[in-house]
Amino acid sequence: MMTGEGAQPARLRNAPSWLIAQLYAYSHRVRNERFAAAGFRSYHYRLLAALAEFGPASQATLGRSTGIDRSDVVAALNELAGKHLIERAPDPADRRRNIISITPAGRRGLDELDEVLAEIQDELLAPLTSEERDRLTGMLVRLVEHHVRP
Amino acid sequence: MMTGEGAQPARLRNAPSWLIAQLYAYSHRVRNERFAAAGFRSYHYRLLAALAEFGPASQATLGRSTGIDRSDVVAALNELAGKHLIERAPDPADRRRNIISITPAGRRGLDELDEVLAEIQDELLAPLTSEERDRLTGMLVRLVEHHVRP
DNA sequence: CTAATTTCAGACTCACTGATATCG
DNA sequence: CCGATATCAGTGGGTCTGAAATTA
Repeated sequence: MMTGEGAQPARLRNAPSWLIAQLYAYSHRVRNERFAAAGFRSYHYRLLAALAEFGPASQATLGRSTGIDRSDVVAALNELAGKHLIERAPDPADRRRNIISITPAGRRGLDELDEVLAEIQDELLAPLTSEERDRLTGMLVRLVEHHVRP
Repeated sequence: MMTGEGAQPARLRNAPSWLIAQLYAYSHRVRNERFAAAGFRSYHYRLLAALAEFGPASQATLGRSTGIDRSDVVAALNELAGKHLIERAPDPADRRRNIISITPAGRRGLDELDEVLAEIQDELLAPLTSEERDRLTGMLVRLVEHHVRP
């Protein structure tokens, strides 16, 4: 990620893709800072959220559902297991698999990160009125639906 | 950059910071693809644009004004010089410095990349009406001014 | 002597690939 | 034999740090 602190070319300063890049850099940095202050990385959030939403799963399934590479799933789950936020248990029906479950402590950690994220949304949209926030979110949803999952 | 093809947690799917991250990933990927098809990387655009906008400059100045690391300025300028899009000349007044200038061929390359970027903006905002585009851009500008250069 | 510039070499993080062992 | 899983080791792009050489 490049921060782009320098003056940008005038030709770009009002281009939506550049504005979006600036806002992404800002929110990405803030999120990583707040997560790190709570002792987490974004991989941890994505894994805990997938476990809370879809229930216990194998590591391969977690990798697919979160888009995290299989090698990185191993490392992130090792870290979460070290803090007892998830549990690994061998699948009795298929001994290749580990069944990963979120623990009560893991749910508390996830709740904490959800609050962090909610704060970040509020801060991000602070300059806008409530009505504007809805309009902005609506337009962003339409763009994402058009381009990312068409 | 993570592609995030997997299903994201439901708690995030309407969060503006997540929508912005999705749109950033899309526009970043498209821009890199189109730039690569034209034989460029984004560093090249930023350097050429800074030279066109602010005139000849030293490499250190270019690094500061574009936010590109000093080591990477060297490599990117080497590539541009190899295509005769910029010229290095020693500064007679300060022999530590190289004075970098954009060549006519460099301006043509920059114009080509500006057209690529204009197409990307149009495609990005295609689902919105002209009025909506203005409203969206206006809100994004306000958010950037609030958070990025307050 | 101190400071700035250019350049190179290497570190570090993140995402990914390959290989191995296990198991269905 | 084939396919899926978990794990480890290593690669490559992008960014940054350190240091050398030059010159003000």
